Amino acid sequence: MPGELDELTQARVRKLDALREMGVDPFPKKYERSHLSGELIQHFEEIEGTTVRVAGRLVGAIRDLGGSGFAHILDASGRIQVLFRRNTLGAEGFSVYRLLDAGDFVGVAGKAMRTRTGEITVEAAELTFLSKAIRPLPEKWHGLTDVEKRHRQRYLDLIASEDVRRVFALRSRAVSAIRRFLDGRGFLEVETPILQTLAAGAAARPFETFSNALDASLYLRIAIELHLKRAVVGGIERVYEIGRVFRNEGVDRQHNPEFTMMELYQAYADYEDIMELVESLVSSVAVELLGTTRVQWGNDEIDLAPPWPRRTLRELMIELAGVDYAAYGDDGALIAAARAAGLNPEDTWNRAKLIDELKSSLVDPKLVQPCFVVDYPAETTPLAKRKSSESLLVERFEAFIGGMEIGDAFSELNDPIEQRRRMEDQAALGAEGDPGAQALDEDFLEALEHGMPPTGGVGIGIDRLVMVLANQPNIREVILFPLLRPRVGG
RNA sequence: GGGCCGCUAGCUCAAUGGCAGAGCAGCUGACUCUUAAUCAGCGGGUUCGGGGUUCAAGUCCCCGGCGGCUCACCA
Repeated sequence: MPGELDELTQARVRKLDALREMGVDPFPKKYERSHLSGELIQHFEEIEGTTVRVAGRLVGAIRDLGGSGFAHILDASGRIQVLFRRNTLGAEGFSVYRLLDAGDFVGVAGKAMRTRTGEITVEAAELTFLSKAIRPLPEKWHGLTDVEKRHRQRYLDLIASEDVRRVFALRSRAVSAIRRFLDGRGFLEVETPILQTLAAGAAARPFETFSNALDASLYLRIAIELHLKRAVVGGIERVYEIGRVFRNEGVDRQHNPEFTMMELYQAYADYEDIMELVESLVSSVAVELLGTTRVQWGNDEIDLAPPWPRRTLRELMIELAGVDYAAYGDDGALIAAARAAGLNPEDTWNRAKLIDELKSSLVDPKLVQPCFVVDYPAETTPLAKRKSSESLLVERFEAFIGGMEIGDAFSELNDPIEQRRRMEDQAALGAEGDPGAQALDEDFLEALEHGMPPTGGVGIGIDRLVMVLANQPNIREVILFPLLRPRVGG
């Protein structure tokens, strides 16, 4: 609230002034601490009775008892109780204590002890004021429950909720573990352009922007794929990137317009090798972070231990959707079958769209345990290699966990002639108005024409993987600052 | 985009169409082992915005905003 300060803020600003009048700098530059609260608690037996220095934000209530008071401070490792006593602190220090509010940062030096109830506590012999919060913190025992506020002001959510702090720590450690896993297998991490003159490599609507210097329209990338394959053409045989991709599409529990993708490409490998890599990656990350491959997902327990079952798309469609798409030669018959299966297909939907719709509404949600869905019709996947020269199927798999697509992978198409033909087919569909058609990337085709080794590749949705590891069914709970509608009026 | 629900004090929530309230937080005072501290007292409101009905609207009606859930769309 710029301008007018509400009553609570005014009260805190008055305390700020009072500190300055006492000659206390309310915003000093640094504080040397000896322990994090977690270290102190973990090694308390050795530390007990010695003087320690801790620092953090005052959270929860300050239990003021007149000549003494208890409070908790929160630091990066957790909470610890501090005790302020007039006798120990002295009159001057105690008058600083009297100006504390929940939310302020303090440094406390004093003896590590246990209270009568056994709680590990630092009894302050010295109190250093470190920073003033002039706005109040979220209410202390309901915590922060307004979902919008939790997302818009995630810092409050982090202060108020240990669970939320744990989720984002888990996410960070998951990304590190993935990097270690891939580095250990000889992969090189690279960075490729996010601003592109053409958004290719997937079927999605891009965000558009503009370069003043180049006087050209640019797009934010919708996939990393085609640049990483250029790197493979250049001889980087094992390459990956972990980065943001942007899709100008719907927002729901499983979709945020910007999300984090890990894509990797491995020369001389096919999609079978990539399956082994993915199940090994995911299960070993789970073991490293959680100590187990078994994770809770809502009411289900998921076991990430390899091997994951390989099921063909066609058999799953027959089993779970009741539709054998291979039995319907023309699109009209398939539309009728989709309608019979309970969908509302439009007449304009082509075969790829129909299969995708059937799969995503009738098959995907049922794939709770890890599963590789393999062998897709070629028309759904323009960048994948055919199973054999005359096959209608391509070597592609999608990895599913918790009913969500976690990864998408192929034996990469490296025949430049066929790749051009398949991209031209897509371009034709695009010209007919199919918004799901992929763009023809002439520059990429030129790279392929210089020769790419046989290569397997995969893209893994990091956000969704973290959702599974953290048992969070909403993608916004694993993104620190998810995209929200802009606030009106500031 | 559709449906349902919600928006009241800093926070969490009340209020048959009839004086807008409680707990916590805040302020004043008491209290040197509390942890939802306790006890006594005090202040705090554009009831999301706009319009309408009514003697009277937080409450009913209309329009709008934002959010949640859900369906649809979308890799």
